[in-house]
Amino acid sequence: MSAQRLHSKFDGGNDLILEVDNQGNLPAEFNADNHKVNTSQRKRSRKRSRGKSQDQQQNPIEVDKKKLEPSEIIQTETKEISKQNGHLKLQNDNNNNNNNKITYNNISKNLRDSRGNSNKLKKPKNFKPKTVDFFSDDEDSNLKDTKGNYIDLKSKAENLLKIRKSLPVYKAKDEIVSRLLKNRVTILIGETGSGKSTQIPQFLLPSNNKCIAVTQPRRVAAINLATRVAEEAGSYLGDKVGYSVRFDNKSTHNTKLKYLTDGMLLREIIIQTNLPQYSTIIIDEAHERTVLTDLLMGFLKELLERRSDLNLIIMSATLDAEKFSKFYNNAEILFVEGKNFKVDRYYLNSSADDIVDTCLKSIIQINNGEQEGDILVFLPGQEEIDKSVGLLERIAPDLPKEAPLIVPLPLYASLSPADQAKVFLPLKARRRKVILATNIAETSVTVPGVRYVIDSGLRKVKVWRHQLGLSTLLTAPISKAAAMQRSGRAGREREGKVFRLYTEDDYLKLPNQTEPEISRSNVISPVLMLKKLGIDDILNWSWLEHPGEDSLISSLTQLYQLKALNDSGTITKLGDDMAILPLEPQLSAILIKAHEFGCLEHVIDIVSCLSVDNLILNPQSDIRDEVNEKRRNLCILGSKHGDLIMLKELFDYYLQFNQISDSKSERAQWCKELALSNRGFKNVFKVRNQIRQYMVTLTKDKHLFEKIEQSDDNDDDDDKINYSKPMDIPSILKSFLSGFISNTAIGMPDRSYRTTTTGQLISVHPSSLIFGEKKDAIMYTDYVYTTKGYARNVSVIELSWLQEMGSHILAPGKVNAVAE
DNA sequence: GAGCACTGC
Repeated sequence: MSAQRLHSKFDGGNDLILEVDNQGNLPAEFNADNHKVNTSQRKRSRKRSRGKSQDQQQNPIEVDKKKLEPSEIIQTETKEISKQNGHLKLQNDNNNNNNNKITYNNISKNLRDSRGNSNKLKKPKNFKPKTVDFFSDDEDSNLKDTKGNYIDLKSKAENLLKIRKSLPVYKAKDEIVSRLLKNRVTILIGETGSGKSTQIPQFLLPSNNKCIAVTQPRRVAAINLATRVAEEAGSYLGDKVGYSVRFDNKSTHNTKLKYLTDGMLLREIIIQTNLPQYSTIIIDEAHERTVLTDLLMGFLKELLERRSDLNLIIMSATLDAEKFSKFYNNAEILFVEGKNFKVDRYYLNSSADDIVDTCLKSIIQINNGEQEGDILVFLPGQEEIDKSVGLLERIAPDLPKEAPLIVPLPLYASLSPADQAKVFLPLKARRRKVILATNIAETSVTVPGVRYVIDSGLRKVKVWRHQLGLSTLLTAPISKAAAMQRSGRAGREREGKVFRLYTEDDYLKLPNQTEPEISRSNVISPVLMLKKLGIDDILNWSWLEHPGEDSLISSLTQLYQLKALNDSGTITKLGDDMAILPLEPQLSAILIKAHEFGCLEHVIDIVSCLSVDNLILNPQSDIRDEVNEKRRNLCILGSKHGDLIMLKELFDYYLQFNQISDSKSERAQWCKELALSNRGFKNVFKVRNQIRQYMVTLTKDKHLFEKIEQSDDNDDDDDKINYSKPMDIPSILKSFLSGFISNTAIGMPDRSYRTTTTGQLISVHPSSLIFGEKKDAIMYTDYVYTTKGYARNVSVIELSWLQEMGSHILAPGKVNAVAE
């Protein structure tokens, strides 16, 4: 039998449900039974069958629906689906043979507390909930806005007050406020649903004479919170309550409560170090420990010493309060209960050796045995999700009709917005959504209707190796806190269940908290910012989490090589300018050099493309060659000079569509054919406009560009191609060398490449336009290690440019020595 | 001869 068994590695495990062919597909005949197979599937199926014996060509499985009796499938255990006489059969397995099934231990009886069984924080003494009438406190002119619709806003706010009063945090309003006012720094632990992010800032409004800032790690969160709180407070959005995120500012000097991203507050620190406009700063979601939140906490610790009138509140959802408290000289910790429903937890009896297989079984088991309610599945990445979705789509029509029909939906960031939105659409009766998501569903996207969570216990994590100057993407176990967060997604609307695809022992071995991002990231940007703010002793700065000496020294070295720091480690004029630009230091350095070389307008376009994620998409493998060929044919210059120039050509083509009216659908079609993101290009325009404005400021040259487009959100961009000069490709690429001088490699006689810095072997990634061509030297923007070291986004350079641009780094003669 | 989680200015 040539067909292999369904197993994510397709290596023939023992615990199998369905058989698949060598490609990992279920046989076409499986779907043909439901008239759902399409011609291409049939063709592929025939193609694969060639060369096999008559016996082998027989359908390895046929679904015999008569065998799928309800009595067999409603049990909670997944049935072993075995092959007998070429038929698929679900076996009812009520005995204790655990070899081929998943068994969960319900430990919820012992661990019903949704806060977890360890590290449980005690509530402070004297913590007695109280109810306070909101308007008795706040009934003053604060509620009036400039536009005069006082009554409408007020009645809306009054209606919302009923809901607000049901929030746990509201019941303790007086107690909380008095403590927050008494302390300079307070750590406030509030579970999801406590209402801390919306209510606490409002409680503090009457007692603050200046503005209150509330930071969020994500833009959508800042916007949504501000919108909600503006309604509750009876304010127009952007008046008393507003927000500020990149490309979107709805706040004025009158704003008393401002929600902003933590990146935005860091920008404000660069402009005005002491943040004089704020009297209270609230850092929300501190437990996420993003690089920017961590940096903020360090800055604010120092700022508190200079600003005696400043109050700071650190809000966190999990119980890592001790760390924050110690950092701020044993600041008081307050605890506010959440409003989550109970979530029963189930674990595997033995570890899963194949996560996709175990996951599919669990989905089928829940679908067969549990009441209505959608299923949210956490998987590490796109690969596992796409595989699972594909298999579920094929299996779903043939599952027992007594259970709801499974509707699998993928959810990850690189999906188009339209595809992402599908998870929110309601389904017909007798259907069950199965959302297969990455970490995006842990915090960024909340899907309603979820009652069951399946947690693979895995995530993808990007790790920066400063010794090698490259980053790798690894699949790694999550932390207990993350497991808790994931399971909480099942209890947002009513009681739910979480099925953890690992054992309880495995769970207990997990780290309590997720490792802070800063300890595994390239800290070149943070270090430049510290230097910009005049902090000389980087190693002994008030790091909430010290990134490590090696990592800091590596960053200082990179900045020195970019000429942002001089020999004594002091920031240069160039470094000063680089810190102001909203870009990675390398890209900032490139822009400044491009201005010097007179090719700024073109380089800005390329840099804008580089700073937008998911602009150039990875085509599906079956059309990959076709798409590459199209790109190559379209981008004549890119084929010769490499991928940076390709970006510029693509951008210019995209720009042309904007000059033709009614070309939107054409443009979308063009993007589709070349596997480019239409939405991504719109973001490129926003970034491009912003960078142009920054460059005008930095160069103090108002006429730097003939026309700077005002950023607006409508789709009718009327950008024109009106560059002052034609492209000078050597100048453009030399500008890029000023930022990526360390990312260069020399072509060897045997067609391989070796890096100029360490002499390591490096391969051009096959997605590059210059893949397979022999060149003297290359420059790349990314270096990723997967199956081997790959240079991605590769450009062709000349050896002489290396000497010209890199003489301060590359030792004289070194380049030639490597080349020989 | 190929896989990339999530954010931010």
